[in-house]
Amino acid sequence: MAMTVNPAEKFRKPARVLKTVGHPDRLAIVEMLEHGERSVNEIAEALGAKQAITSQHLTLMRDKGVLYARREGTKVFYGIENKNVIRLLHCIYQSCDNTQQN
Amino acid sequence: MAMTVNPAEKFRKPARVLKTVGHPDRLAIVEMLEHGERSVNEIAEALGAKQAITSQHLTLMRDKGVLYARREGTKVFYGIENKNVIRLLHCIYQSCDNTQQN
DNA sequence: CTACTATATAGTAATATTACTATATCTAGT
DNA sequence: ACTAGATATAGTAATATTACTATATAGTAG
Repeated sequence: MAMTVNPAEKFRKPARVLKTVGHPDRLAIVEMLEHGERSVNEIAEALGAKQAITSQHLTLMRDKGVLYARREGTKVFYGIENKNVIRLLHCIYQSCDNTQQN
Repeated sequence: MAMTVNPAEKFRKPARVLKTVGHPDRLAIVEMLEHGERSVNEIAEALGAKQAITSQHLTLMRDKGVLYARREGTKVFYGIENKNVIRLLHCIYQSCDNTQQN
């Protein structure tokens, strides 16, 4: 197997995941889904955001492998596909609690 | 003290940190500095990147509170200010190792 | 002051992200 | 087929990010 990997290659995927959740709404969504699935409308309402934007965020995170989607009748429920982002979430909270910069 | 906090407010700072390190070069820099300071030139060389871009990344991360800078003569050494991003780094590595999506 | 090394910044073009409106698609029920 | 509810997508304008070149600034040595 070809092990000739560009050094930068190593950081591409991790960076993409970080960037994906590096948005206030998307971070809020991840936290919201930490303990279970929610429908698009539920998420949008909890977020206080418009349906279209919410759907865009969800689609993006699904494309990046952070979330999964499951259709149930007319509703679509989203959940966390990459469970490790939850650990990430807690890391970043500590990371921020311990600092005073904004 | 005013505890009337916009729900979205909670996610602004964490999201900003994630976004800040959500770039391959910047992630590489964080890893590089995990075990000690480096000068701008050292970092640029190790990265295989141009000096100007490297400096821009470093300045950005310093502004966001991720790194600190320390001048020593003509050189400037950068180090990790927010030690928690190291934990973040390891979280995200596991996060990626355990998934197959790109 | 001059020259040199190291770093930072200005200016800029290409591209990406964001937030929005309007509209399309999908599903279930009548 | 028609309607309504739920979700997705197209199109778009404003803004942000990225990567680049050229130049400026800071520090040191002579």
